[in-house]
Amino acid sequence: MKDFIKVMKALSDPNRVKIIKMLQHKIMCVCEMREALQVAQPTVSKHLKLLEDAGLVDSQKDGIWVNYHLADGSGSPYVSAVLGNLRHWLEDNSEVSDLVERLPMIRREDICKK
Amino acid sequence: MKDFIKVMKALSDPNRVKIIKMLQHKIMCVCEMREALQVAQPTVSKHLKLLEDAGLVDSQKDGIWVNYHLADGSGSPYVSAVLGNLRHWLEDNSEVSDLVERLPMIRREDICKK
DNA sequence: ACCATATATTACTGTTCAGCAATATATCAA
DNA sequence: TTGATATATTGCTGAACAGTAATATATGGT
Repeated sequence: MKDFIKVMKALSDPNRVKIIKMLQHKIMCVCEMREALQVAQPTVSKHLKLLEDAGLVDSQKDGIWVNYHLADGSGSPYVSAVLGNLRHWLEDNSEVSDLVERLPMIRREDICKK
Repeated sequence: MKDFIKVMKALSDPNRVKIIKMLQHKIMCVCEMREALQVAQPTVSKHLKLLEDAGLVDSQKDGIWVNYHLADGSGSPYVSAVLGNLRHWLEDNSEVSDLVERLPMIRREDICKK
């Protein structure tokens, strides 16, 4: 029950759902998501912690950066089902599609290292 | 997006999930759920309002009682998918199975009308 | 070693929410 | 109409949570 609730809670916030939808298109670091979502960096880190605790995303350190990607969901039926559904869900949502369209412009080489 | 968040939020509480699981077995009134969940009546009513707003349950007045049942989900892909999955999800959860086993003993004729 | 940068953590604030008691509304029976 | 019962609504309290600024940690370059 707790695992299920954790997944539902993780998906109960628009910015976290947007993170999932962005990660469907590319692996991203925190500062790229910060730029995409236009929120403070700690806010992004907190969301990512929650998503990772729920098993929805995984992270991988790469030097200075931490690359986040969608989890494979093999550990949880809830995660795999929901991530599967979210492949098509919200594709026609304007907030999401606007975000996804801007994704190619958001590259860590341009945003960070200023 | 809003509709999706609403459904996820509705499923982010253990008592609301339990209500869904109970309604898979029988149509229930508020006082039956109150007895099953062991919480105050206004608490149940609030949960049900949330679930109904999310499109997960429907209600039907029957004299003094209000009968709640699972929605058919035809209005929302999120609702239909989640209600479908919840048919098998959490079946082996002890909190849920204990509750479901007690369901036949919880009849409005015995509980209410005192 | 020192500095710059990316991320995580902490401490705080305002908002949301689960719970309850009290009250209001609605229905049925006498 | 009066009373009893079922449900909904309101007002409250404490906990959880999204957001931020400030700080801590970690890594790479000079």
